[in-house]
Amino acid sequence: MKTLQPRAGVLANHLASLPVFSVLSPRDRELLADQALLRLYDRGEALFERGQPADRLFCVVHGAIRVLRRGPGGREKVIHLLEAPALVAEVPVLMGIDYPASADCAEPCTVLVLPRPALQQAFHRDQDLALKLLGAAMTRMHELTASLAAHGQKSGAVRVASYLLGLAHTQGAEVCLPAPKKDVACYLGMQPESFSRALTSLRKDGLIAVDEQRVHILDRSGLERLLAES
Amino acid sequence: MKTLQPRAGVLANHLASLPVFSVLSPRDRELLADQALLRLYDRGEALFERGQPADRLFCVVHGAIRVLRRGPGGREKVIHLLEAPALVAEVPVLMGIDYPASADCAEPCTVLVLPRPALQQAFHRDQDLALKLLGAAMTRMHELTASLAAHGQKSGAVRVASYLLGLAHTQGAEVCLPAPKKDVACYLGMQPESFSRALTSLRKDGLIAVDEQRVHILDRSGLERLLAES
DNA sequence: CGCGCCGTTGATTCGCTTCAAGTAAGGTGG
DNA sequence: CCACCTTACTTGAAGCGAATCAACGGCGCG
Repeated sequence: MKTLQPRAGVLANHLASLPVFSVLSPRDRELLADQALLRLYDRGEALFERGQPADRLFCVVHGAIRVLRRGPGGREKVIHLLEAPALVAEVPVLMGIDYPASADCAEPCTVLVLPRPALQQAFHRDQDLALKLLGAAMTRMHELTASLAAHGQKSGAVRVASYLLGLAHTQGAEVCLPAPKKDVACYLGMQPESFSRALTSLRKDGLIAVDEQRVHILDRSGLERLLAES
Repeated sequence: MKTLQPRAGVLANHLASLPVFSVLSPRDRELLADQALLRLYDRGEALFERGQPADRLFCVVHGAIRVLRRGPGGREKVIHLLEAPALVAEVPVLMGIDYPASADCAEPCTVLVLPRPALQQAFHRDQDLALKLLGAAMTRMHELTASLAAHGQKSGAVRVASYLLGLAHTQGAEVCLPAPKKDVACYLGMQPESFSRALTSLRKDGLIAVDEQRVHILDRSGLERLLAES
């Protein structure tokens, strides 16, 4: 992990690239950016651990983050898989509680770190910011319920299809997985081997084509038909 | 479903029984109660359906509620299992969005229904109420992440043990399931048969005793050992 | 009484995990 | 630059756990 000290304005520009902070005036953004740190993380490095006081908000400018819980026996369950640009841990920071889960980097990451006091000052300057963050938190909550509901569907291939369609909704027919396949697998609640087999199965049915981390959706309605058959 | 018209004061008393509304002054509670409805629901009746505008907050005074999503093919996934006293749908009502899931009664229920405008007036009279509701929403979110993480643990019996310990944390060693077993099973992400077998297995190991809807925790540390072995 | 729902138990099937092996790509040190 | 290691991914084979199908007893209800 390496902390950079870019010249003024660079941080503010990074902030502007996140939808949440676009509500701020350029001047407010600069005030906030003045108290931010810009960090480079290696793959696998931790942003924070579950149980620590949530005194920093992380804004991922580049890379991908795994938010996870560790169970006994080293078992990991990935709760969220986030691709830049994204916010991490806005809920606990907002509420002033401990981080409810751990987070680390699925890839090398560029991250803007905002201390909580700096955020609170920004709230004071612009009331809308808190509401905007709250909205982001609610979106996160929707994803959680959707994810939980998805785990009820049985077939692994179906969950994968559903996930790919979700990505396609944002990215179009040419989807790029936000993290290494093993992490995606864990996020979808299956072993890497099962994920691989699920992709192979979809590929053999002519529904998708796989090229490394890129997945081409060849037959969107075919995937949707899979879901409908539950 | 039947709407009652109790005499003044009864509704306010019901409100007072919910922790969230205990922050209100007695007078504010009465003002809020004046705009509330008291309803009796039969088992299986729906409070609301996913997609409807969230214009009412439900306060469960008696009974138990299933919050669920329906997938294709009539598959149901229970997201939350709530026992009175509890709030239902505070998040979407707060945010002014649609209900993100459906809800119905796992048992006959007594429910206080608060129209959104009435709540907003109450927010205006007492700022703390909104914060208190927000806190409740965050608690809900924690439960969601915990639930999602729990679905990662493999053995069904382990999930059941974990769930029972969670209940015991609130209720003590003599736990009462908040809903019929089939609903608990669905909440834990398994079939009723599997849930039954998991209980039998724990019972045969002398860890619990089961009596209808009541479960006695006989060997708490034994259950915890199960979790630790993951 | 007869019907339907809930819960339990048994037998069977299916899908996933697990174990194992092999390939390929990236990084490190000689 | 190459030998070597590690990690990611894929595929195959075997074992196990959970879903499914089926049957039965108990209970509430019309």
